Amino acid sequence: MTRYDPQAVEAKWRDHWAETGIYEIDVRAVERPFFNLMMFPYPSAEGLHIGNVFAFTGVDIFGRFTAMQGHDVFEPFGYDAFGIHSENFALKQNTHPMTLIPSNISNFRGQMKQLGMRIDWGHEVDTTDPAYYRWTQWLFLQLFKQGLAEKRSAPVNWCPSCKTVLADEQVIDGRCERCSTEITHRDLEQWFLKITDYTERLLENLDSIDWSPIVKTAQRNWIGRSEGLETSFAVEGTSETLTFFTTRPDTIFGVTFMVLAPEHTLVSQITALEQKDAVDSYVSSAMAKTAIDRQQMERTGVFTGAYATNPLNAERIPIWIGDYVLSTVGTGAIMAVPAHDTRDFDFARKFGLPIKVVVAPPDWSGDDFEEAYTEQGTIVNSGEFNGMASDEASEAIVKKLERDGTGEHKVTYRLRDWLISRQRYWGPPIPIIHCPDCGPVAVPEDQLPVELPYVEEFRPTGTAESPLALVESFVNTTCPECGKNAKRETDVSDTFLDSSWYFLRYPSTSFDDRPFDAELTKKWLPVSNYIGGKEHSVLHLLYSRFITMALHDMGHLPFEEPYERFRAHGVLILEGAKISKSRGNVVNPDDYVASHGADTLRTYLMFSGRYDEGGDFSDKGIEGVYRFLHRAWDLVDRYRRQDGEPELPEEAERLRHRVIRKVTLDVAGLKFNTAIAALMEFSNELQRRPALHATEVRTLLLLLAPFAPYVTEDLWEQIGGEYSIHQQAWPAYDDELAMLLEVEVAVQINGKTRDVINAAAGSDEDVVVELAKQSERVQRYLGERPVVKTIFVPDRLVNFVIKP
RNA sequence: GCCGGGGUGGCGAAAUUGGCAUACGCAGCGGACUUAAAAUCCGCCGUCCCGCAAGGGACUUGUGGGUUCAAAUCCCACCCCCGGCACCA
Repeated sequence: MTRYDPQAVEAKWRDHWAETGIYEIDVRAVERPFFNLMMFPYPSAEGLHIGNVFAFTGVDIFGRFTAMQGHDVFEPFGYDAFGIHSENFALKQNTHPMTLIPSNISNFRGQMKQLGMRIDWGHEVDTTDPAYYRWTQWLFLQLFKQGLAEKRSAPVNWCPSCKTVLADEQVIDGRCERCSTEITHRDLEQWFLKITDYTERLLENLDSIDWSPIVKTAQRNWIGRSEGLETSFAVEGTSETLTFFTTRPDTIFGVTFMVLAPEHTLVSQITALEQKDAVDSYVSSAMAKTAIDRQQMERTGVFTGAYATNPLNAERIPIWIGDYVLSTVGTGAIMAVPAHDTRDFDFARKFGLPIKVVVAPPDWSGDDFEEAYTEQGTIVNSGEFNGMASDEASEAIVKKLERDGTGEHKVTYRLRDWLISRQRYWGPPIPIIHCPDCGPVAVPEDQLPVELPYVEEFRPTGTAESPLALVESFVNTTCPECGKNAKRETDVSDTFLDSSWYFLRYPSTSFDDRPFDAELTKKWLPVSNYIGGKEHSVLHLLYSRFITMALHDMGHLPFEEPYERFRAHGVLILEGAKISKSRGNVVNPDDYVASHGADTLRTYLMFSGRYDEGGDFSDKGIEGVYRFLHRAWDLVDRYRRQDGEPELPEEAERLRHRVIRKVTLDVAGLKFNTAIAALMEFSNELQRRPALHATEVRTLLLLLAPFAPYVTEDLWEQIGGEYSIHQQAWPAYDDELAMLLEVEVAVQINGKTRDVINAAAGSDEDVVVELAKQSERVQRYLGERPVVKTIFVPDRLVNFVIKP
């Protein structure tokens, strides 16, 4: 009798797999390419955490399953190692990122190998490698040349702690995503990528791509399409007009004032002399507030002394300033309809402005409102539009203004351009040279990469300039166009630019003269299967779609959506809290690999809950899975020592087909927990047998192989299987054989189960009813009472309905 | 506030999408093996009631109502948890 020793088994096969290269594929030669992608991680100093292992294991199981089904599965791995996260950690540790990152990477690589991932290590990607970021810079230049990258002054999110600007997506509830410091605003020159040129396509394609609905919904929300009217009111006594957008054109007769954002460009021009001081001081205090302060629901504002005219009813409309109107939304100005908008209602109440009802609620008595009525209704107090329904009136009002040439139907979006410049050290330098005569000029492509110099003092300066600005040898250069002295751009680009194209690089890592080879790209992309966390719904997943579309339009890619299929996995939490280094609640997977083995950890993580839901991690049940693998070992051990081989009875063969079907369908649908449960049941059943048939043992090992790759490889060898189990065909099943011959049928009286009888599968109603009526228990309940109705569900139940 | 996802034994969770609720596993209890323990194996294990027992009965999927022969599943109202969006005009 031998004993299962995970450490010995795993060490043995880890080496053997590496020697025989069974997970490496010839990206050129193979015939049934399947690109199985996992989200590359940021290689932190602490190593992989349990959440990473959970995520990657699911991808790996799916990859192994797909490979056994005959596909040439390419499963690469890489490191998203640039960015604020790495840099902040390096600062904290007082280590230079250039020394920290390589050791983190080798740690991650070692862990992934331990975990038994079928990674093709011949195609690693490291975003901090000049051989990689050279092409990130190339990508930036292509966008620049298309007019999709531009530097402009804009109010930006500023994190006073990280001392850098942040993209909108990196601001969570007015705080920095990384350090939770309250965000302030600054007006700075920044590089933007014009993702808004692609808004409509990013939104439209969502209808046709095979992605988890939850991610599609998040992207739709983020893009935030809204339809309405854009029009303008003339400012009295000037030649200026105030343009605004509204989704409720039907309420335009209810406008009783207008409100401008404090940053609105016309504020100083229209403010009346006597209000100037009040306006100035309001504006400067509003600008000084943090984002969170400005989100206070307390209504503040000040009258400008100016008036506009509502052209529809010639009413005189006072113009106010208030910080509840955001400069970045719409035009930064609104028509205020206090009767039908809660924000305007509060403002009007506070400053004693009139409230005029123009949309009557269904049972309106004509009284003043106690709160804003924001639903649709019947139009009143609106001249020729009275009596119409809201939607009808909206349409009519837009049409009228369009006829007059003073307004138009418009679609606006919440999505704004992607701010990619960072005033930090740890990123790829933006490859631009600023020439006093020629303006911003692209670094010629043959001079890429613009290498990130080693800088001892890489701490952020806080001056709105990157630490690179202090490195004279880096900054000073000559203009590639006119040869005059010029200065390099010193900002680096956002990490999300690095990750927006890494999947394109994987098949082509051997090329140093192009980012991705056309032929290989055609063969391997778009990505066949991408599995990752939902937390990237609106960041990475939206950016990489945009970059793919842009590259497609420039003729570099034959497709415009990067991922054929995307599935979101759940997030593991720990004792109700998100797992994070800052919380110190990191569970180290290495401990479990050491105590139980990678096979047990993998199988346990997949068994203990739904892959798409994640949940609270606890190791409470890990012993059960450990025992299960031991049982599988002992089962094979017993099989090897048994004398001869029994016949395989039909019932056993049918069971085998049922299990294959169950596991096949479950793994294909990423329902790993129920697949493992089915395998446990199967092995429990086999354990009851006096002797085992080779087919049964082989089936169990093959089905278990994606979950527990090491132990199944070893057992496969023990039973004389051809190396490697991971290169064998996935067992086939036959639907006919997978059917049960005999089924249990519930017999109910008035919907309550009173007995369960056995019947041949597929029996007709009269046969089953006859059997059911023979049951003593059933007869006891039926007695003399007549059956009013009989419900028959084939192979499931009979229900006799009787009068109570 | 809006949009998603969820609430099932002591615990992690299943349930072919309206058809035997609690599969699989953990923990617990009892037993076998052992000098003993570990490991392993076998049995029990939703709650309450009747019964010494075999057994029988009632109830049970966050709460309350409804539809149906039949509801964890569908509908209405409400409570709680998680995620996303949010002064978005």
